[in-house]
Amino acid sequence: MITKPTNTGTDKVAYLAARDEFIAQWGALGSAWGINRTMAQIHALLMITPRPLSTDDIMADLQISRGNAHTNLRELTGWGLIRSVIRKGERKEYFEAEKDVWKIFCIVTRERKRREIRPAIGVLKDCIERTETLRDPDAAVFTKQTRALLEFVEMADSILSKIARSEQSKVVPWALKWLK
Amino acid sequence: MITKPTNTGTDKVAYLAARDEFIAQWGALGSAWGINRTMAQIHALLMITPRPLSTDDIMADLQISRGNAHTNLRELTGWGLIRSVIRKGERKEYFEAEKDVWKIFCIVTRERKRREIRPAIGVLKDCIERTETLRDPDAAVFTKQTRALLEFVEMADSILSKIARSEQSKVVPWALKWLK
DNA sequence: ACATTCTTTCAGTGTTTTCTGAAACTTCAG
DNA sequence: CTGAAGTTTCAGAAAACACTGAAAGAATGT
Repeated sequence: MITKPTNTGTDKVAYLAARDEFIAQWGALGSAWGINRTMAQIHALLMITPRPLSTDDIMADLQISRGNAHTNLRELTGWGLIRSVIRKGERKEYFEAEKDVWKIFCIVTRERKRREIRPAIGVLKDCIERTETLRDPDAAVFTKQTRALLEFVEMADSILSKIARSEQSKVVPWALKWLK
Repeated sequence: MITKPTNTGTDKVAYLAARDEFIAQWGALGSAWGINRTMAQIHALLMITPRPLSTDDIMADLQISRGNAHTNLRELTGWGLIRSVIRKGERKEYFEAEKDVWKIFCIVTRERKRREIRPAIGVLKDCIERTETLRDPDAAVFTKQTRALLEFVEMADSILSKIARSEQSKVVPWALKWLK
C-alpha cells in the first residue's frame, strides 16, 4: 500500500525541487560571472537556509567532498559573504550567510573593486606612463585609448564606491524616483 | 657591431611592450569576469589598433590558430563589439572595434542583461511562483528571500537599462556632479 | 597523555573549457 | 568549369580549473 502523502509532505517536495533549481541556477550564473560554481551554490544554499549549517550539512546537501566544501567556505568567508558561527558546547563550526540583498551587493561591489578594478586602473596608468612621451603614431593612439579607458573605469569606480557606501534606504527611493 | 637603435626604433619597442602588457592584462581581466581570455585579448588588440586587422594579422599578433581567431572574432561580432570591414578589391575580411568607451559599456551592459540578468529573473520568478502558496516554514523563508533578490535584480536591471539608453554627454556631467 | 572530534592541506584525478589544425566549404575571377 | 583565396567547422589535443579523499594538524575534554 502506498502511503498517501500529507500536505506538508507534498509541500516539502515542491519546496525542495524549487530550492534545488535555485541553487543549480545560481551556480550557473556564478560561472558566467567568473565565480566558481560550487562557491556560488554554497552561497545560494546558505542564503536561503534560515539556520546556520555545518560543513557536513553542506557536503550532504550539495553532494560534495569535504575538501571542496572547506575551500569554498573559506573563500566565501574571505569575500565576507558568510561568517562562521560557534555554538557553545559544540566544537563544530557552522556557517550563515549575509541575507540582506543590499549588503550582499555592497560586499560584492567592494570586493570586485579591490580585486579587479583597482589592479586594472594600475595597469592602465602604467601603460599610459610608459607610452605618453613616445613619438610613434601608433603609440599615440594607444595612449589616447588607454586614457579614455582609465577615465571611464575611474569614474565607474567612484560611482560604485559612492553607491556601496550609501544606505539602501537612501538609494532605493532615489532610484525609484529617477526611473520614472 | 651592434647597431645603435634609432629613436623611433626604441619608441616602437617601448610601445609594443606596453601594448602587450595591456593585451595580456585585459585578457586576464576578461577571464575574471567570465569572458574567454582570447576573446578579450582580440578585443583589446582591435581597440588600440587604429586600422582594421585581418584574421591573419590577429593570428600572427596573438600567436593563435586560425580556428581560435575565427571563433572569437565571430563571438565578438555577436556581442556587437567589433564589425567586419570589406575593402573594395580585396576578398579578405578585416575587423575593427568600437572604440568609444561609453558605447562599449552600453553594448556590454545590454548583452549581459540579455544573456544573464533576464534568465536570472525568469528563474527567480519561477521559484517564487512554485513556492509562494506552500505551508512549509522553510519554503516561506525561501520565497521571501527569492522575492528580495528578484526585487533587487529587477531594479538593477531597470537602472542599467536607463543608463545604457542615455547619452554619455548626459550621464557623465550628472555623475561628476553627483560625486562631489 | 591520550582519545576524540573537527579542520586543513594537497597530490592525484576528473571535468570543463579552450585551442589547434586540417578538411570541407564558399566565393569569385578568369 | 577550375583554381586560388578566403572562411567555416569540428574532432581530437591541450590547458585550465575544480574536486576528491586521505593523511596530517589543531583543539578540546577526560
